Amino acid sequence: MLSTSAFAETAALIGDPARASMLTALMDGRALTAAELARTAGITPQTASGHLARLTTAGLLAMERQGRHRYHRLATPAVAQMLESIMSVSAELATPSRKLAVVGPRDRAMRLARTCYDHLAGRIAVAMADRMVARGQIDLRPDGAALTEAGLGFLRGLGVEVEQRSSGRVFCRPCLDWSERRPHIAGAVGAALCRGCFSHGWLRRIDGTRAVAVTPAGRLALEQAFDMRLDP
Amino acid sequence: MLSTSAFAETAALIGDPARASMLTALMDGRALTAAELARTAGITPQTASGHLARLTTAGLLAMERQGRHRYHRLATPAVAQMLESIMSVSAELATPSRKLAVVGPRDRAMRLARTCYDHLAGRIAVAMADRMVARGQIDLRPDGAALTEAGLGFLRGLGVEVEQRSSGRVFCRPCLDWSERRPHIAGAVGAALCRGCFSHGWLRRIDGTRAVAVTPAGRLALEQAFDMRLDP
DNA sequence: CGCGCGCTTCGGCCACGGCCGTAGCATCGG
DNA sequence: CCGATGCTACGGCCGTGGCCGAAGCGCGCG
Repeated sequence: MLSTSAFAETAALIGDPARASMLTALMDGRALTAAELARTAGITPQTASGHLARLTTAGLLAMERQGRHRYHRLATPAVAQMLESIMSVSAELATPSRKLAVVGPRDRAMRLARTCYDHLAGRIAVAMADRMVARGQIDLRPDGAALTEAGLGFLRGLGVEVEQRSSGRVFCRPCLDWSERRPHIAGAVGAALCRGCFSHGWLRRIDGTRAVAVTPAGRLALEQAFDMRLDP
Repeated sequence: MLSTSAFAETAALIGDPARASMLTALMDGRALTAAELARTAGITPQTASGHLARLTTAGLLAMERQGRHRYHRLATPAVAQMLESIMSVSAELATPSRKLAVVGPRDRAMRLARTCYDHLAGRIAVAMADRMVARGQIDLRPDGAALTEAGLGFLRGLGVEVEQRSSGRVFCRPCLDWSERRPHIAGAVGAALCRGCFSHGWLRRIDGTRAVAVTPAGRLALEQAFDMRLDP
């Protein structure tokens, strides 16, 4: 068989708890230092260093040196998508009882809004997608998605400029939300919408997690633009 | 963090070489017995039994008892898609030198034509997809796919009945071919096309692998239907 | 220029988990 | 009803790999 071993090695690399939490921390698309990653994984820097070296030589991570810091990030969007698919399956499999047991305040924020590599996820992202579907601004099916002309205009009106389709990357695709179990918007369109929300000050990141908070101004703007209510 | 541990556990489950080769063997969608899986993984039945039990309780596999045999299969298409995404990334990462080194006769057959869970993959599947795209029978982009009316008619002409969109499963989606690095047709449409090729006797499975062989009749029929040449 | 900080390398400890041999439990055939 | 077959449960062996402490670079800053 061709490359069964490479397949197992990749999965084993992800399967270690410490490495898994570092990869999870990088899912928001930012680049973090070894020390930051060590802290989130609950291990010492020297142990983290070894893990990061293995992940980098395996090609899952990329590293850029900047002064005496070394920033680690996911190597490609394909890696992020792979991690997302594993998360999706494992979330599906987790026993419901246990899932309810660990819902804390931080989890509440995560469920409401978070980043998923470079786009938005959580209740708010699914709600946005729903409204755009209802208005015929996007065609979002589990097996594919497409932005309509109306959708392009709507985003322009929000001050969100979507890069041209010609660029190499995937333009618009659905991404299964693991907390809502319904699709939200990913791809270049999802990334542009996410960037727009941050640059307008509608959303801001919460400390060192993937969760994001809705600012007061953001709440007004988003409720008006998407014609919806955000209560919690 | 919500369920980081479940995430790592799932990946670790896939990361063991023996379990990885068993999961790979099940990627063609068939259900196999513990003994067959043990043989392909190169371990004893009692060891395989333990692995299968863990995979089943984790929800990655499903088991059906039939007399004194127990058939194991992938639990859901989502699991297959997750495995496929890991394969795709790990194939990308494998060093090119090594990849060329292990190309044998069996690999040649695998590269030409194989099953990918429930649809076709390999050079032949990519060629089929290319022809259908060129004729406007399918719209196949990396981020989504759709069958046109012309495509539906073409498949009907081949005696391939595609189940209605209303059914719960994904209708038509692209799947990145790991040997060709280009998309082929997956989803309900891909599965129907694959079933049709088998039921017409155009393709048949090769021993215990995912590879499939083109029968003489199949070669004639496929070359005519898709207006292409199959030389090897 | 030399201290300090971030990161890596090395060596040794320890435990988790895969593997098999043996033995026990179901199901089918004679 | 007894033997054969497919599978599973238990116990012990052993190797792989994660972890940390201590020590060694490399870069920036004072």
